[in-house]
Amino acid sequence: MTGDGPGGPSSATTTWVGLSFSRDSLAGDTLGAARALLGARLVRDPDHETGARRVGRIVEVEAYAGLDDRASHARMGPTARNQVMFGPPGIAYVYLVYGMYHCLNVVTEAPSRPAALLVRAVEPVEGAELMRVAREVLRSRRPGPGAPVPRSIAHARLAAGPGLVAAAFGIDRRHTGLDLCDPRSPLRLEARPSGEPAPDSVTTARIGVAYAGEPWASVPWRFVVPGSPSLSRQP
DNA sequence: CTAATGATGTCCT
DNA sequence: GGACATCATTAGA
Repeated sequence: MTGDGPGGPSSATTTWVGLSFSRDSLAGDTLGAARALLGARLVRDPDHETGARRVGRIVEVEAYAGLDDRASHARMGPTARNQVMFGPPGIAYVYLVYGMYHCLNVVTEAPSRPAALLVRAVEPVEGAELMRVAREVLRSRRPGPGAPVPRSIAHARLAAGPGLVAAAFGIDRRHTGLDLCDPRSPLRLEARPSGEPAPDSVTTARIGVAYAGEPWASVPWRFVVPGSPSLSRQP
């Protein structure tokens, strides 16, 4: 609670401008929203009073848009799992994949069309030590026959993949439904700092969706910041 | 370096 | 029961 200056925070109007991420940039076309999301920040507040804030710069996303997208979880219509994809933009959709990893999505477009952006990689900006701790915990759950020296994870690789983003930021399905555009959410998006130029973007086919068949397996709906050391794979 | 494979829980058929 | 928007490790060139 305490820790504020001697003046005390009782005076109202605390103008803490948290550079909230505009919901409007997510409300329209998902491919446009993908470019807008590159360079934005993913922010996780400390769980307790102690502990660091975790911040990452988004450098890789994938679009899943429409009922006809055979790679999208929404392809079967609304279900208990994908429900929020059929809701308003800016909401978090987190699912469990392969039984052990979570994936964070940002819902896009109007509720009339199910769509979302999968956050596939971020560059650590703040709180890298906490990310590292979270990663090591996950790693220690794996059976290691003779893991002699668990080499430490390179800084840029702490959240270089969708499952790793969730692990590094402590994200799981309980975060589904959270408003990522609300500056008061403990997990949220923030706009790219003013003065930082918008990053370039390059598109490729999405990863891990061969099962969807053509054209869905090949549409260039993966967006990456070229040259980032934190990409899940090079373009 | 690339390729193959197991771990693991939930969702949907 | 099959498949899965993944990752770390092992085996092989």
